[in-house]
Amino acid sequence: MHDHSVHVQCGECPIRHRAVCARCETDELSRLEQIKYYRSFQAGQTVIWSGDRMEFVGSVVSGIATLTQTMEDGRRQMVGLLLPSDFVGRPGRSTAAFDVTATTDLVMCCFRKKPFEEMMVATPHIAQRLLEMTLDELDAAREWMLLLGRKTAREKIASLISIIARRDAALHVRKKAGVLSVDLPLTREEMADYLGLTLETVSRQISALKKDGVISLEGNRHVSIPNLDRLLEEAGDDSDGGMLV
Amino acid sequence: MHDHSVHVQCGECPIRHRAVCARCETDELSRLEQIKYYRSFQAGQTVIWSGDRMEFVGSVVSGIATLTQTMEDGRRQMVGLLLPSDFVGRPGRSTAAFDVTATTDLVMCCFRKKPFEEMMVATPHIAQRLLEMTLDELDAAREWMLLLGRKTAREKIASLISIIARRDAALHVRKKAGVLSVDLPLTREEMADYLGLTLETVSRQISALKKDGVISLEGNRHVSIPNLDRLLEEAGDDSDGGMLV
DNA sequence: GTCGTCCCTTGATCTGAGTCAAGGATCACC
DNA sequence: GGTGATCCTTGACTCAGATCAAGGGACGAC
Repeated sequence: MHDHSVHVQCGECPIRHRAVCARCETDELSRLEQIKYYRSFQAGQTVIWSGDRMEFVGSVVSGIATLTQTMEDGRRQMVGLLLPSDFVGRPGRSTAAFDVTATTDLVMCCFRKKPFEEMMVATPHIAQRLLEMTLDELDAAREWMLLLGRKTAREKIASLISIIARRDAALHVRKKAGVLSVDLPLTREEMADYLGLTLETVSRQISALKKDGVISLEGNRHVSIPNLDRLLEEAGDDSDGGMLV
Repeated sequence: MHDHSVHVQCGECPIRHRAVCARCETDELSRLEQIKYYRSFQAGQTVIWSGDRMEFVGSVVSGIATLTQTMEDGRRQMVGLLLPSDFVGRPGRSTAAFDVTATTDLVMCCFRKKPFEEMMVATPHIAQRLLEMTLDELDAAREWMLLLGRKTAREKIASLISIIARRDAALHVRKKAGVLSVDLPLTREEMADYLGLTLETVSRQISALKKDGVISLEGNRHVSIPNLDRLLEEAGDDSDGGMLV
C-alpha cells in the first residue's frame, strides 16, 4: 500500500490515481474478500439495472460508465459519470432508480458484496478512503446541482468542458504550445443528458463557443482550449482551474 | 448505544431518528472527542461561510438549516436541506463554495474537528453510520438532479411537497380523516432556490395545484394532501410513497 | 462503389418559465 | 388603530431553450 497525490499516474499499474491507487485498494479489498474478478462490458451494455440488488463493489479500470435516471415517459438525466478509478456500488442494497451503463468499452474490477462493518474493522484505511470518495462525489453532485438549476445553456457547456478537462488532467489532456486539448468522451446526446438540455441545444452552444473563439474543434470529439481562463469565465465559475496547471 | 428503525422517535431524547439516534451518536462521538458543545443560531444566521475551514462535525438537534451555492451575480441554488438528526461537516477541509444558513432558529450539536482516521479505528460503528448517511445523501442528491434537470415546474412543486412529507413523516405530518397535512418549512423564495425556479413560478404552480384539487392550503405554509397517489403522479415519480404509510 | 446507420448541425417555430410590475395579506410594533 | 416590513399572488410581456424538420458527414458492411 502506498500513497499518491490525487490524479497522478501510478508507477505500478496503468490506471489513474486518487490519493491511493485504485488497483492497490482493489487488491487490498479483494484480499479481505478472498474474491476478485474482472468484468468487461461492451459500449452500450448495462452494468447494473435499476432495482437490481447490488452484488458487488466495483472500481472502473478502463473506459467510462454513466449513471442515469429515467422517468416513465423517457426523460433521462445523467447523475453520475464514472471514470477510471471511480467506485460504484453499495453492497446488499438496491440502488433505487439508477442505471449504470458502459459508454465506452469498459473493464471493472469487482469484489463480492460484504457488509461495510467487516470492512471498517478489517481495513479502516480503505473504509476511510471510501468515505472520502463518497464525500468528494457529494461535493461534485452539489456543483452539478448548481449547474442544472441555475446556469444557462452556454454556461453549462463551458462548465462541462472544464469539468472534463479537470478530471482527466493526467490522462487525456495534452498541452501543446500553450493550448489545452481535451477528448470529449460523450456524444452530444449524452452531454445533453448530463446537462439537462436537448442535444440540439448542446450542438448549437458548442458551435457558438467555437464561433466566439472560446474553444476550437478538431473533429466532433476533440476540443482545444486556447484560453482556459476565458472558458472558466464562460462557465460562471468563480474558482480557478485548480490542479489543471 | 441502541438501534432504531429509520425516522422513528427515540424514547430517550426529543429528536427524530435515523437508524441510530443522532443524540446517541453525538454522545458517543463526543466521548471520543472529549469535547461537545451546543450552538444556537437565529433564523437567517450563517453557520458556515463558504471557504471557511470546517472546524467541526455537527448534527442538527432542532430547526432547519440549508446548504446553498451562490454565483457571482447572485444566482442561488440550494444544494442541501438539513433537518434534525442530519449531519454536516468535513473536519479539516474547506467546504468549497457551500454556505450553511439557519432557516429557522437552530440548535446544532458540535464536536471539534478530528481526522477521520482516528474515528474509523476508535468507533467503527459511527464511521459506518457516517458512510451510510453520506451514501443516502448522495442518493438524495441524485434524485434532486433529476428534478432540477428534467422536471417541469409543476412536477417540481409536487415533488418538493412529497419529499418534505416523506422526510418529516414522523415529525410534522398529521393524518386526520385520511388527509395528510404537511408544514412547509420554507418560504416561496427558498422553495424556488431548492427547485431551480423563481419565486413567482413557485407561487403560480402552487396556486394551480390548489385550483386542480391536488393540494389545499391552510395559511401559506400549511398544505393538506387529500390524495397522496395523485400528488405522486403529479410529481412524475414512479415509485410509491415508501414509508409514508 | 452505395447503402444504411449513427451522429451531428442548422433553421423555423413554439412555449414554459423568467422578468417586470402592481398590489394584497399577515404580522410585529409603536 | 396605523405603519412598515415581509411574504405572497397575479397579470402582461419577453425570451431561452424545446420541438419539429431537414439535411450533411463519417464509417462500416456488402
